[in-house]
Amino acid sequence: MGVPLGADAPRHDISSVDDVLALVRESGGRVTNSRRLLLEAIFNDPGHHSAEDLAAIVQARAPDVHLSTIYRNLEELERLGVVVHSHLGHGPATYHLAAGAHCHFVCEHCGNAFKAPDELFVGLAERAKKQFGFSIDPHHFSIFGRCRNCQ
Amino acid sequence: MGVPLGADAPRHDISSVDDVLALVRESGGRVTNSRRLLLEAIFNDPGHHSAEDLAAIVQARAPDVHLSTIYRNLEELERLGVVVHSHLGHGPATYHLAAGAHCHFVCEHCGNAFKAPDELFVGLAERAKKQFGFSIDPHHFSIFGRCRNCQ
DNA sequence: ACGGCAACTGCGAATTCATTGCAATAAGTC
DNA sequence: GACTTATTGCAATGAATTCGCAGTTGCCGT
Repeated sequence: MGVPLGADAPRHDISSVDDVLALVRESGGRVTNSRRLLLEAIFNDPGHHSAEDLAAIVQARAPDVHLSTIYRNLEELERLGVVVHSHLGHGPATYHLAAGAHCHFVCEHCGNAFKAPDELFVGLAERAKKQFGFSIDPHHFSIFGRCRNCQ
Repeated sequence: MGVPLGADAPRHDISSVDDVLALVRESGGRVTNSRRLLLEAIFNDPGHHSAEDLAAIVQARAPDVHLSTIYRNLEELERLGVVVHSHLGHGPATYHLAAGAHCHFVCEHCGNAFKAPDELFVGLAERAKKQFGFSIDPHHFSIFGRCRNCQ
């Protein structure tokens, strides 16, 4: 349903590495090896990855790619609306495809993150909007609490 | 109303610096100058304060109090259930009295934080509990989004 | 193919927020 | 006043991320 994503919606389909590289080029960027490898890592496993995780995956194939390059590429991909990051508690931020964005419950005791369906937030979103003019971004934040096992 | 606080409920009234110092002593702690000054800072302005802000306030009266002492005292006060901290976005954590705990909306554009009444979250809390066995802690996290002025 | 401009990269150093080890100090108890 | 030990100051450490800069490389025009 019309849940707006955090970034502005991309003007093209983004469902493969090459789609994204085309978008990169269109926006004045260049297709580099580290950029392609990073995208392959993200598309191969569309889960949560910290920048450091992604660096490790990329470095398996191109050991010289520096962590700061990963950060800079992630930053640009985020500008393009291809990936988003979210903060799952105290650890590093995690990155994933904007298309697969979802909300999270994070247990403050064991640190586990659980996917939370967007429907849970529509009531909150409507009331926040109506009462405060505030549009929540349900994907960027995570909800702290205690999971079933850690009560 | 019976909104449970993040930490376990204190066994005594906590409505003044001296109440807290009594509690500190009761739990085996000692009443020190830096601890009293920190508490006075928190009670004097029960809003959001970063550890660094609090350090500055305390240091106005006792310049030798070190930032790490502030952190350690805040940690203990949190153990005692007197203060809580919350993460309002990318900056430092903010501390405030547990008694005045509330939820926050944080604008991802201008960075402003807005108080969000607890009632907004009861529906979400109930469904999270029922469907996932997850008890949200509505005070520790903040909700990102866009405020009225930054849409 | 080739040259050139600017985007990109590697690298290390800097930043920010927070924690920790340790020796010196001081609170509370007797 | 002496003693025990919680607390403190300080500097070092740590984690996550950003930045400056010089060297590299993608891509465009020819």
